[in-house]
Amino acid sequence: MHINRLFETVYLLLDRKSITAGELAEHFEVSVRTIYRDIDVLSQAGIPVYMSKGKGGGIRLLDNYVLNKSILSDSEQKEILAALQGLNAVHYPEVDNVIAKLGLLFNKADYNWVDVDFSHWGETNRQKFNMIKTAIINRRVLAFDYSGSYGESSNREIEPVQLWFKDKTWYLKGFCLTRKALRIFRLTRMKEVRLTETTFEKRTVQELELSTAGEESRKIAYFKLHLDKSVAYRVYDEFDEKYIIKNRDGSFEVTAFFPESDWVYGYILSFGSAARVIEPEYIRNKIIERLKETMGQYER
DNA sequence: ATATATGCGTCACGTGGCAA
DNA sequence: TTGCCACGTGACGCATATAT
Repeated sequence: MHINRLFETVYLLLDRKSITAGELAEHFEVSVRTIYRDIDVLSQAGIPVYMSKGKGGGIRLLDNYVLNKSILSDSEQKEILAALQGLNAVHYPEVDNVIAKLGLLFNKADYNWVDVDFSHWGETNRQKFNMIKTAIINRRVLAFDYSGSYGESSNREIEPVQLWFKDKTWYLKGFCLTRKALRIFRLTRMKEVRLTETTFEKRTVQELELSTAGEESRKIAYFKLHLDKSVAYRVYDEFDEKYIIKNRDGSFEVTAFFPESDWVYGYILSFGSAARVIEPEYIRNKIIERLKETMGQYER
């Protein structure tokens, strides 16, 4: 699987807003079947891609994604970035290339979101960012001083796992060697970052999950969804088995807990018509609002 | 060296939307 | 109603990469 093809697909979708699987197949010189498999991967990655049938149909992103290109600093752009970061999964430095392309695309709307983030930082922070990136890719232990929320400073050594962009801030997920647990660090609070010579083996997901079990201080919200059986393949991958109820007709009722953020709406919408929010009311309303906005694009 | 997994292509059949 | 277009997806086989 060429990861680059996935990113370029997103890029094309942003640029073209609708494109048939056949066209994509031709563009990448792969078969149509392969394109469908790619789209599957993208939608599983949380990118709200959907397809319409019939003449004039094709593959497209949820309209908000395209529209908000022209709106400054909108969460949709962050969602794309976050989704790409998630897909990036550390192994693919080539992603830089595509992020650059996306930056260019948004730049047409006079807003270069990738660069805006960096320009606020200045040279030292840019170096910090690059150093962390290198550490993740090359599996090198990072050492730095970290100031906690109460101003106390501590010396940390961590195995960096993933850079995270959320709520306008960069975070670093890493396995803290002193605390023996997965921790999340704000980049702005990391000082004196340096690469050590020590390398490490990537830890398994289970190991990382276990280390954080039972400690979660962030504000946690929940939602309950009714999911059609057509998305059964995602249900057990993406939700905790404890909170999945299978109905007699093959559909599901799932409850999920997540740290409060806008990300969740895009996520729910990625299920398309296969999902219905049962509760809470405010998420339900927000989804309805978003869908109405989308529909508005087809009326004049 | 052999077994297994992955990525991909081809085929076949199915679905829904739409217009003649 | 019918047929076309385009998506949906499982089955199968091949080539290459990775593990044993």
